[in-house]
Amino acid sequence: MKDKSGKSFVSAQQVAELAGVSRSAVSRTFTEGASVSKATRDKVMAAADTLGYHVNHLARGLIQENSNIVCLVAADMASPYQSKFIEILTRDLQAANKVVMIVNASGDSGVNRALRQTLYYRADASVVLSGQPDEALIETCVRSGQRVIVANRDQSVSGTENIMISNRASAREAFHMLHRVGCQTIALVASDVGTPSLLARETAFVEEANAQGVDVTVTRSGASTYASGAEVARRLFSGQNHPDGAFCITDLLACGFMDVARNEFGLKVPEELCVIGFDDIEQAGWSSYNLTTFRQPLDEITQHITQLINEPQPALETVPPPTRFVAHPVWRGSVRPR
Amino acid sequence: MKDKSGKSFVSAQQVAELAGVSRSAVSRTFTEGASVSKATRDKVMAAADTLGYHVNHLARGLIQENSNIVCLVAADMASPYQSKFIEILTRDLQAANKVVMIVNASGDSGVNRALRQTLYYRADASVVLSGQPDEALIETCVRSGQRVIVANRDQSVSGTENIMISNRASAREAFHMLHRVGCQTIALVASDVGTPSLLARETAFVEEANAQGVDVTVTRSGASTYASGAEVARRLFSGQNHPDGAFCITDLLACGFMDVARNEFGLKVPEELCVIGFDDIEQAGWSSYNLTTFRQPLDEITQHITQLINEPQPALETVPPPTRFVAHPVWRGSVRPR
DNA sequence: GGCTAATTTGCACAGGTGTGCAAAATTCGA
DNA sequence: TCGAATTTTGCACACCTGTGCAAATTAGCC
Repeated sequence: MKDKSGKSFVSAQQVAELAGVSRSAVSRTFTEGASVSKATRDKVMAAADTLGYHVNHLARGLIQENSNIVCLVAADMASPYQSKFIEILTRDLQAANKVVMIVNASGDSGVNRALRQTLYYRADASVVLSGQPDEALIETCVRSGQRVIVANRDQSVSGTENIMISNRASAREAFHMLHRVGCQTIALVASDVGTPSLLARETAFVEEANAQGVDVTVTRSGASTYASGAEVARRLFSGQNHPDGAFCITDLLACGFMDVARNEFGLKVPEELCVIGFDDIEQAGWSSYNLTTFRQPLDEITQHITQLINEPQPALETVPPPTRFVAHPVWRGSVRPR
Repeated sequence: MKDKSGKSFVSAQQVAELAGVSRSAVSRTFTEGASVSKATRDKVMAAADTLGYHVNHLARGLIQENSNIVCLVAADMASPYQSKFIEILTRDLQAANKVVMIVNASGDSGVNRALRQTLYYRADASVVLSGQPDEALIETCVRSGQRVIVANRDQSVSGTENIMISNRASAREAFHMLHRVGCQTIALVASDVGTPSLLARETAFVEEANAQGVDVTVTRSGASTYASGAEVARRLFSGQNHPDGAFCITDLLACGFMDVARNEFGLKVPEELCVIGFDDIEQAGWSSYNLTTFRQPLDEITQHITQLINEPQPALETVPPPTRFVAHPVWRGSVRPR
């Protein structure tokens, strides 16, 4: 434990000297598939243990073509949906021997600088979980030779690989679920962040309703948060024609919406009001909400991303078709049975 | 845009050639405080823009003593409390020009290997948010010259810097809050993950109760989750003496506990049952819960951590006293007024 | 043992950067 | 215009690793 010498880390050279071999031997010992005799490997390992040596991945990443770093760009990291996504994805990537750098894209000014870090550290790939970053920013990454994988954006940028969810189809299904059980006045609770995937849910729901000759009032009040859903409910139930069915484009909105409808306006769910959400966050399963919603197959998605990263990047020029996943409905108690 | 040449990044050498200067000039242009004339700086910047050049932080980290990488070790990343913590901390660190590597410490087998990555990439510091990793593992990091900052562990490992919360004092206060409003049968809802900080809340509450001559039944059923709190409630209210006051060592437990008490046993909160939680997660403020709880001053804590990382590391031998933060009560509606 | 084939080892270079040092260029003052 | 003082520049080295290549060692076989 020669910790005294400043605070510097121990290098392969020092291990080589202690073990009485060349530095190459040390390097080969820690390189998979390299040719080392058992005798020297043992000597090296012993010396490395004594000194507490670890391969410096910064230097290794300098040589090899892949750094094993994956950059994760996410906004709203504290929301139940995003945090679950991050949790599973980091676990999968770790299992695949990748290291995850995280970029919090929430701060308005910081996104730009933060996303550039991606490039600075020569990450193998960047996974964008947020709908927020500008197209221009993503293009910067692509142009600099970065591999970019975009989840849930419903809008391809040239040179990226895309993963999408059946926002439109599921939203149409949501309408029919409400329509079928006899809801007369149907509301759509949306948000005014212009994320393409949220917009897709919104427009598809309205289009399908109109196609069936049903009118839908669209209300929004800020971001996709609990408070925003609550505010929308207050506005709707204070007004003239109260809805008896609502599709909230996000579970968080649905929770706020339901709480106000029940606790402030005394409505019974699902008898007087049916509510459908989207995402299937943990709280949707809590017995206070018991929310019928659409589950995003997060496990499949994260595994697909991990697999994508493990494969070599496809040719840059071609725009590969997005991989699509289906969000299936999860029936709980916030929609009355037929 | 000479993207064609394979997918390799552009180096300072290429910029130098295009700008007609030496590579040193390029390096100095991107190094703060280095001596470059305006004329060459402009030439370099122009060339860099044309080629899309970025300093390679891997190589820079190889030279300089600090890599600007901070490693974040967290378990249970999807829980409201942890995800909030991570969200704020990453934002603060980003603002301080650090890059965050995240290690998901939840997978049983992966922790060890994942935590070692910390060393491999020569992170400036590791921040441990989870109570889970072995003391031995943390010691490995310290011994390898890693700087380790531990939050919420209530148990110092030599060579680490510690941040603690007033678990004991707040738990004692929780008892008095229940006792003062006349709760007769008081329950403690705990978990059986042996995190030191959770244990501190538990024991301090029981000790204070006993000191006041009050008996407390301690119940636990797995981890600190919603489901676990629900299960405890089912067990308690199916049994003989029903509690009329409960301290849940975590808000998540409290949510599950309240939901079952109200929705399955028809109890009224706070008239028939007072509940106190801990952490002040977002859901505690939702109107279905309206939970009286203790707020951890996350902003102060993360700012303190960031500041710590910006300062030079204190001498290794001394064990600096932990920094303590106070979790103050947040009065909401789950405890009846006096 | 002797010869060939196979394995292991060390050397030297590459990867992209920061920086001390001395040479070159510029500025300043008279 | 000339010399001194200051700034800028380029060279070369350092950081720590992986790897091709040739030399050296070992194994295999008769």
